[in-house]
Amino acid sequence: MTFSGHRLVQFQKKVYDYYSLHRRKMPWREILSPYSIFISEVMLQQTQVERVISKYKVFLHVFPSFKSLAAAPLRDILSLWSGLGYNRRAVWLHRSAKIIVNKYQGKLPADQATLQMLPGIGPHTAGSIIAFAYNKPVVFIETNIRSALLHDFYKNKDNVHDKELMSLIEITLDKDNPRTWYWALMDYGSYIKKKFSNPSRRSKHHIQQKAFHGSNRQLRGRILKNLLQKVKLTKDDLIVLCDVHPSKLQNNLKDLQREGLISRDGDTYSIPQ
DNA sequence: TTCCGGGAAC
DNA sequence: GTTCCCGGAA
Repeated sequence: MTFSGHRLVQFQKKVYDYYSLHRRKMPWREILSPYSIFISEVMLQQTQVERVISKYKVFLHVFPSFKSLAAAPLRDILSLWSGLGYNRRAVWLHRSAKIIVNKYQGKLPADQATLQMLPGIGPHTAGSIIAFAYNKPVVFIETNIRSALLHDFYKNKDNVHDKELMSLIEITLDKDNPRTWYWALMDYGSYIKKKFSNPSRRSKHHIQQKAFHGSNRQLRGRILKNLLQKVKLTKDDLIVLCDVHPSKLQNNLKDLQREGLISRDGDTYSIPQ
């Protein structure tokens, strides 16, 4: 699909007009250090802004640098992560901090391809970090951007592929002010999602979440929560505390261990380091 | 009580 | 293609 230059310019104006009146204030828009941007973008993966804000503030206060984060016990990081969900991200974040300290002298690399080699950093997050921390005109997509473009350029289309949207992002990007442009575009997209039925449902990549109740995700969260409270627990303790069948618990303990979220010592489990 | 939303790794 | 969380809304 192609669009006229006029249409693209109109869209830019619309987005900037919206932003000048309704820009959202967020703590990670106040401190623009590579570290603080990095933390915020990882927290914002699969997690809504409202839920991230308070966690972000505490996290940055306790761990103000890659160095302090790299040196921290995983237990402390997971404690602050509690409530954000997808705890694997905290493990990957810890590993990334160690790599940045040991391999890059504590200085976050400023190019997208290198960032993507870090655990837990994929193309979207790498792009957003480069745009917001370094104000470089990279092309990236995330849910608010997707919603904005689907609403304005693909009104009655279903199954729109990100590839198509990426080229639109590239030609609408304000290359002189990428950071401000992406802030504006994301604020506009967030508004569109609230005002209309989420346009991202018409994305080819939209997926419907399976039930949480009774899921492994729920059980994993319970296991971690209990281990964070009690230092260490046996499998029998966990069967009672998590109210779960032994075989299901066993499978999840094995997975959590493989992913580095818990460790086993004889018949007791704990948070590593 | 169920539904909903959001990136990366495997 | 499938698996990771959590809490607010419906």
